[in-house]
Amino acid sequence: MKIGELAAATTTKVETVRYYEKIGLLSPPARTSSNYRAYGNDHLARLSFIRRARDLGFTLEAVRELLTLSDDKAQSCEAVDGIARVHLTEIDRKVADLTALRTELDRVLGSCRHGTIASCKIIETLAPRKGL
Amino acid sequence: MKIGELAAATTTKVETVRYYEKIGLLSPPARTSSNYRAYGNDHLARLSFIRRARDLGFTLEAVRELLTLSDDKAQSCEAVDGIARVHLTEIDRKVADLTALRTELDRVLGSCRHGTIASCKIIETLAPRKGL
DNA sequence: GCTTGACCCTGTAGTTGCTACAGGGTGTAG
DNA sequence: CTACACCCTGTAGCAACTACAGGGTCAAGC
Repeated sequence: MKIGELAAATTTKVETVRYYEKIGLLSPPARTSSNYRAYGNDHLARLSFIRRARDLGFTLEAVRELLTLSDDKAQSCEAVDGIARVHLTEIDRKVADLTALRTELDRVLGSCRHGTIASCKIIETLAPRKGL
Repeated sequence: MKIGELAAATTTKVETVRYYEKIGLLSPPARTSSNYRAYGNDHLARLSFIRRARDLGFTLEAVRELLTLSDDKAQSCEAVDGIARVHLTEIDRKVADLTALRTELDRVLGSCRHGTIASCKIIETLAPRKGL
C-alpha cells in the first residue's frame, strides 16, 4: 500500500507518516521501482497503534516505550500498566482543576446576568494549593 | 522575590518566566540596583494561574483572555460574558473529552491481568480493531 | 581581599509534534 | 501527450517552551 492509502486508513497526514519514519517510530518500508514507499499490514497495525495511543494522550516517548514493551512478548505486563496508570492519575487531576475553573466562570457569568460586575476570582480559583 | 524563587514557587523554569514577560503575559517587574528582577505576590498569583491554566490545556492566547477577565474591572458586562462563555464551552468540551479518555483508560487498566505482554490487554486494546 | 560557586542578565538556537511549502519526479485518464 | 493527482526530498514554520553562550553580581570561606 502507498503512503497516501496508509495515511487515509489511519486518519494521519502523509507528512506525519514520513515524520514517524524519520524519528524511528515506524520502520522504513520497502520501495517500489519508482521509489515510492510500499507498506504492508504490519505497518498499518503499528501506525494504528501509534495513532490510538496518541489519541489517548500518550506522548511520542510513551508510545515508543509501549511499542518496545509490546515487541517483547515475554516481558511482564507491569511496566505497561504503570505507564497507563500514571497517565490516568494525571487525567483525574486535570478534570478536577477544570471543574473548579468551570464553577468560577459560571459564577462570573451569573453575576453578569444580574447587572453587576463581580470581582472576578479566576486567579484565586487556580491559585496554588497546599496539597500540590 | 528573585526570579529563581518565583520560578521554584510555581514549578516553572526561570527561562519560562522571562519568556512570559517577553510575550507580555507577565508584567515587567521592578529591578534591583544590580538589574535583577524583583517580584511581588501579585506576580506569584498570576504566574500560578498561568501555569495551572496551561496545564489544563489552554493556549497562551486563551490564558491571556482569561487574565483580562480578572484584570479589567471596568470592562463591560457583555465583554466579560462573551469571553467567559466561550471558555466555558471549551472547558465543558475538555472535561467531556478527558472523561471519555479516563473511562477508556480505566477499562484498559482493569483488564490488565499482570501476565506477560503476549496476553496484555492494554496492548491489545491499543492494537487496530476491525471497527476502526 | 580574593576566589569560588550559585545565582542573575541578554540573546539566540534547539526541542516536540507536527504541518506546510518548494521544487521536483511518476502514473494514469482522457 | 498533457493534465492532474499522487509520490519524493528537504527545509522552514508553528506553539510554547528549554537550553546554551557569554557575561555580570554577591555572599561565604580561606
